[in-house]
Amino acid sequence: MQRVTLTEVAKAAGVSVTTASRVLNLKNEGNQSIKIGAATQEKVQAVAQQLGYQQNLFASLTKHDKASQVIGIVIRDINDPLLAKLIQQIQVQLRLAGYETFISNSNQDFDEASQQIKFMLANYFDGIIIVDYIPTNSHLLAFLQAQSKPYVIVTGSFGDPATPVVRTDDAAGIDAMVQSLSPANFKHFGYVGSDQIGVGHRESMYKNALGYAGLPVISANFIKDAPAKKLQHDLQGLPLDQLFLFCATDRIALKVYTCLIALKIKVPTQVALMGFDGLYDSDNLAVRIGSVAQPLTELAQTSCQLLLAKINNPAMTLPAITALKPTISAGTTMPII
Amino acid sequence: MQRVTLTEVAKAAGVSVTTASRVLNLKNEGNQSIKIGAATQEKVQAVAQQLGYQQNLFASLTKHDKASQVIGIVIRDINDPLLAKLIQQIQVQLRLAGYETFISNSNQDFDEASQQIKFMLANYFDGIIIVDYIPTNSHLLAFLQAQSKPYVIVTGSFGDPATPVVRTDDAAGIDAMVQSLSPANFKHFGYVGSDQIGVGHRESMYKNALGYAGLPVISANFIKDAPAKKLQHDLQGLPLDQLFLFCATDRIALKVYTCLIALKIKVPTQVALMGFDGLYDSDNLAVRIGSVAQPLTELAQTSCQLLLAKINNPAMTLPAITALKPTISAGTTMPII
DNA sequence: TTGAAAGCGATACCAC
DNA sequence: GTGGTATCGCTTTCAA
Repeated sequence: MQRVTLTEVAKAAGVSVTTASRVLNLKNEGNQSIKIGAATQEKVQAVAQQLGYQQNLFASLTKHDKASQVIGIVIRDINDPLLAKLIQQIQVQLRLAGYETFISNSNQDFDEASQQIKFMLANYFDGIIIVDYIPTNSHLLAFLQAQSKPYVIVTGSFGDPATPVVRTDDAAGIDAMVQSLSPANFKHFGYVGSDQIGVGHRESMYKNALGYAGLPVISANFIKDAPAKKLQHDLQGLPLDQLFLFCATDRIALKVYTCLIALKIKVPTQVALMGFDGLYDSDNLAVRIGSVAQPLTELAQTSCQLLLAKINNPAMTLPAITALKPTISAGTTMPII
Repeated sequence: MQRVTLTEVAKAAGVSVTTASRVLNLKNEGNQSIKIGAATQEKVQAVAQQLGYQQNLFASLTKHDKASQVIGIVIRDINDPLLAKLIQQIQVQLRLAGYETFISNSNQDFDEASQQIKFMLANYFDGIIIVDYIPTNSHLLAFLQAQSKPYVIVTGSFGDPATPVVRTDDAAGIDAMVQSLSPANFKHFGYVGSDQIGVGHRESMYKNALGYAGLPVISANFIKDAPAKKLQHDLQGLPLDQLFLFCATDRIALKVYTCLIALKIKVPTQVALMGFDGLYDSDNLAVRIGSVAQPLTELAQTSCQLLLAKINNPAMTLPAITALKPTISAGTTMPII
C-alpha cells in the first residue's frame, strides 16, 4: 500500500514540498495567479509521473475544510431497475454541477443503510442523497438532523417536517390514469397487487379514484402477487372482456401480460393493461406496457437542486415535501385513451 | 459544513484530546487494554452525543496509513441487471470480510471510468474492483499497474499478463449447451445476436460448437438484434419447426419469446429457446428463459478472494486470468435436455 | 519565483 | 488513568 508522497516527489525533484504542491495543483486547475519557473514545472511533473505520484485527496482536504465535490448516495436496492435508473439520472445531474458520486447499496437492509449513512457522515462527502428509504424508525432521522451535513431523501414517503423529501405523487398519477380512461371502453376494473414494500397504498388510491369517477369497482378481482401458475389461475376467474387491469408495478404488469398471452387473451382488445413506474419505455420487449410513469428526470433534478442549494447555503431550510406528478403513457397494452 | 471536532468535544468535556479520542475509540471497538475512569467516559460520551460529534474518518487514517476497510467498485453500467446482481454478490462477499463498499457508475463511458478509477486511487480505498470494462486503450491499464493499489477486473475480456482478470468462460458454456442438446429433437439451429458490446463473440463460439458437434448450422438464419416489428418479421423467415434458437443474451431471448408467442408459435415444442446470462432465474415472469447462466457467485467469490489476498499480501502476484464455467439451466423454453 | 513553517483532525508514544 | 507532543500528507500564509 505504500504510496508515493509529495515529500518524496519534492525530494527527488530537488525542490520544496511547497513548490511541488504548487506545480501539481497548477496542472489540475490551471490557476494562473501563481507563477513558477518553466524548468521547475517540467522537472516536478516528470518526477511525479515517473514515481506514479497520486495525490492523497484526504490530506489535501483537511485544512480549511474545503468541499470535496463528492456526493454520497445510499440506495435501498441496486437491483431494482427503477432505482438504478433514478440514480443514474441523479448522477448525470450531479456531474453537470461538477460533483463526483459514490453509491452505497444497502440491499434492502435498513440497519445496513443506517451504518452506511453514518459512514458517509464520517466522511468527506459534501452531501448525501438517500434513495427509497422510509425510515419508520425515527432514530436515524434524528441522527441525520443532528448533523450539519446536507441531505435529501428521494421517493421515500416519510413526511417529517424537518426532513426534505422529494417524491412521486402516486395518488395524482393514479387519478390522472383513471380520468384518462374512456368509460365506454370498459365494463370491469380490476387490480393486481403486490406485497412489495411501498407499493400497497396504490390499491386504495385506485379504488378511491374509481369511486370518485363513478366507475364500478369489482373488489373480488383484486388479486395479490403470486407465482405464475397461481396468477394464471386467478386471472381466469376474472371477466376477461372489456376488463381494465391496473397493476401495482410494471413488473407485475409484464407478468400478467405474459400470463394473458399464454391464455390466448387479447391485449388490449379483451383486457387492457396499465402498470406503474414507466420501467419499460424502450423497445426492449415486443410489447410496451402502458404505465403511470414515474417522473424520474424531475425527481433527479429536484433532489439535486435542493441538495446543492443546501450545500451552497447551509443556512437555508429545505421544503419538507416536494411531490412530483407522474405522466401517463399508453404503451401498446391500452386502447387509445 | 462546520463539523464538530474532537478538540471541541475535549474542551467541552474538560479533558485532553487524547482522552477524548480514547473514550470514543473504546466505544467503537471495545478495546479492553486501555483503562479510563468511568466518570470521564460518561462525560465525554455525553458531550460527544450532545454536540453531534462525528469522527473524521480521513483524519484518523492519515497516520501510519491504516487500512480503511473500504473497497471501491467501478461499474460500466448500473442499469445492466446482470452487473447489478454481480456487484451485489461482490458486496456480500466483501461485507463478510469486514469491508464497506462504494460503487462508482461510469455509465458506459470509458473516460468517465478512467476518471473514477483515478479518483479512487487518490482516495483511501484499500482496493478497487473494476466491473465489465475491456480496456482496449492500454493507457489506463499502464496507469493502474504503476500504482501500488490492489485491483481486480471482473468480466472484462482483457488479457494482459500483468492484469488480474476474473471472467466467465463463454466458450465453455456454449460448448456445454450445445453438447447437452439431444440432436434428435432439432432439425435447425439458429442464432439471434446483438450489437451490444462484449457479446458479439458468442456467435462464432456457437458456430464452432455446432460444427464441432457435427450439427448443421443455418447461417442464413443468424439475425441481428432489431426493433420488435423487424424481429418478428425476421423470425417468420425461419423454419419454425424443431428449431433451436440460441440468443446472445437473456434479454434478447425474452424479446424473441414474446415475439414468438405473438406469432402463435409454441415454445418449446416448435421452437426451443436458450439465452445467455441466467438473468431471469426467479419467478418474475410467466416463462423461465432457458439459459447459459453466468457463475455470478463464483465470479464474486473469486474476485474478492484475489483482491483480499493481494491486500493482505501486497508482494504477491495475482493470476492474469481466471476463467469460470457457466452452468446450463433449461428453464421452460427448452424440452428436457 | 521559491521555501520555511504553521495548521488541519486525529492517533500513538511517552511521560507523569 | 491522563495529558503533552510528534506525526501523517498536504495546502497556505508569510518571508525572502
